[in-house]
Amino acid sequence: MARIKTENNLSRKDVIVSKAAALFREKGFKAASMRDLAEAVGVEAASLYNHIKSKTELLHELCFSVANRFLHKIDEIETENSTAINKIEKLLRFHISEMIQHYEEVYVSDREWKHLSDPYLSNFQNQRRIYRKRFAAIIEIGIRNNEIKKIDAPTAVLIMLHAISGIESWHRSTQKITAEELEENMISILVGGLITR
Amino acid sequence: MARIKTENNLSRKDVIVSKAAALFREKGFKAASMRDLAEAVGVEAASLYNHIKSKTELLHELCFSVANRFLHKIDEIETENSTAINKIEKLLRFHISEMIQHYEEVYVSDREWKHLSDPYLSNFQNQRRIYRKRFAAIIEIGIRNNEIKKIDAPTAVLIMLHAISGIESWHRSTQKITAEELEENMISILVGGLITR
DNA sequence: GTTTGTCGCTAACATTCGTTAGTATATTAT
DNA sequence: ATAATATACTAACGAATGTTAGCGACAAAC
Repeated sequence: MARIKTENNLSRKDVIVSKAAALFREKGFKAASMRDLAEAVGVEAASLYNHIKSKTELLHELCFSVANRFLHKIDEIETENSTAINKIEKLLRFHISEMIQHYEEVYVSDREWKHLSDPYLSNFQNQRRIYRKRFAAIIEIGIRNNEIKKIDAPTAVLIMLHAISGIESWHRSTQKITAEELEENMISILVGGLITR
Repeated sequence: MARIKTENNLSRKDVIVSKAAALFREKGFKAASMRDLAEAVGVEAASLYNHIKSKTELLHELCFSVANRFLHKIDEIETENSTAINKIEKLLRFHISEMIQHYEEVYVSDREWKHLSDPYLSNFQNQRRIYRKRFAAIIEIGIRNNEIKKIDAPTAVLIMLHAISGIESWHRSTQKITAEELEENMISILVGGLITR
């Protein structure tokens, strides 16, 4: 009888959620089966249900724990007293480091939320929409202050967020630059553009 | 008996492939069933197999037709006699307009290629890797010519390509700016950055 | 008008899926 | 040591999946 090994003070459920993140990232939520997950955990499929309610619950937990981290961060940044560019840079750096450190969860939250079911689905979509509006609002302040050039703020948000999700490719690549170099390069390009001046 | 309606000179298979693109985009490849597809086409599931070999074949066709369009374009651009920035801008504009006009296919090719099976899978991954290297090579020329600032070229490629895939959100949004405005905004931000000068 | 091939139908198949029931074993508390 | 709880197991379920076989209806070619 192969018990689930727990380290530190992680619960067995935590272990399952974490393995699920890796599996959902690799295969996609729909393609990853509970039997796959069980094998990764080292247990029979049915045994998982002593710790979780359903496959979808795993997705809930992943999506909302990620979403909450970003919401808290933007809360914090909004109240700061600094320039818009400064705030944006901070937000971007947070996104980048989250994507580097919690790759699997962030990636799954970003790409697999479609498979949530109501009421979680609408909830998640709402949070996402609101987050982007708040991000855009910061950009619009920057435009009014003449820190940022006159662009469509929602488009800028969309570019930034998706650009960062490209860190996926960095993770999978064999010849990686360091995480620090990656972060500096991304900020440099996203904030300053490609062109030499 | 409900025959598949064809317009212009599209084959019935073309109709199926096109509906499949829309469905795979909406639900994801794995979550979209052949019965779903049949309903969208207006026919019973089994009837689809008079026109196609398998569900996976649909994904092949979508992924490789998109990939080929991009490969042809970069062939064309590489031979041109112009600045690196100019070439990059042209490539980006092509990506943007492809994403706007052939949204469903491009999106599916971008997100669902994981579900290809060998030998198609390795083939696709190879093409993708080579394409990105060629894109990066153009950027590196720009850096050597001092048109482009000293950045990590593969990182720049990753940012550009993923940023463009964000057009997905534009498509789904209710209050859209025009396609032209979107294109100009994206080029302005990606090439020139956010900051006012 | 008859023939031929295209196309859609119903029925069914083998698998795989998420999940539950019931039972046995390991750990923890008394 | 005993009782109680947590956790894993085997077996099986109903539903959904991609796909095939076989038959009938239509369209096109003669």
